[in-house]
Amino acid sequence: MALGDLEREVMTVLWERYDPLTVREVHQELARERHRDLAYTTVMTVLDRLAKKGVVRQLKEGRAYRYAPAQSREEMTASVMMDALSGTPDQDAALAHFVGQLPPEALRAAIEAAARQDR
Amino acid sequence: MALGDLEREVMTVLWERYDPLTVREVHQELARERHRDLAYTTVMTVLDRLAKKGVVRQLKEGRAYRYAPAQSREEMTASVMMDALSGTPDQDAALAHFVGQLPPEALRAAIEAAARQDR
DNA sequence: TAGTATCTACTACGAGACGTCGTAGATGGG
DNA sequence: CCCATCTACGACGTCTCGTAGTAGATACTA
Repeated sequence: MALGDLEREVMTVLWERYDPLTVREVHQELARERHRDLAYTTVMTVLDRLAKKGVVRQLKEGRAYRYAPAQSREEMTASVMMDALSGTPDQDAALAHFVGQLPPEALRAAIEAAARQDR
Repeated sequence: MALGDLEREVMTVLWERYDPLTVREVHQELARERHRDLAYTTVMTVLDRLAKKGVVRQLKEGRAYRYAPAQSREEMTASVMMDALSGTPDQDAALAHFVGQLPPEALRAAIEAAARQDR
């Protein structure tokens, strides 16, 4: 369920603006802030495909929809990492490799943050 | 640079057999051990594409090639996880999410293994 | 040496994903 | 009743991937 370039860009808009957006709003944001001059329907198609993939949710608002990410960007990133890890037989070794590449500081901070979360 | 299903299966063969293999050997392994009855040239095409992606290396041996993974399975998995992490703006939060989902035991073991590695 | 087997290189084709957009039909506001 | 706005659906080109065939080089063998 990988995302394409445009799909990722649309997700970025949704994540950054945080509030659920209409197609029109996404369309304008892409044009104004990102110099992506797309047809209105192009944005709609992308949003629609993202919804079919379960990556965004459609919130009905009168005649129209608002679109909201199904997960936060951090959650989605963590999921992708998890999937990669799960797909390998020797997960311990893979995790060790990963951890070894990480700046130790970052790792410590993450562990602490995760612990705080649990409480 | 994501791998398709067949590509992944071929990589699995290369990783499991460890030694660099010829097209013929991969072809036979797929047939015998995995019930994948493919044409010889299909296997060759896949190996060739993997080489073009830089995922395997071609070692010339007389008239033919032997194919070897460019990275261990664990390294590749770690790379994919790293790429996912790098692609997000708030990496600390993403890492915290990831770490939080992990069995604490697995994490401790990985940290230890990574530390051992460094020496 | 001529024929057969074996390799690689190149081409091809269908399916599915994705970027891109148009048309049609419903619906709400003036 | 008409215009603006939405969604639904279809379409088309490109790229990737699974799958495989043919051609040309090379090596082995009778």
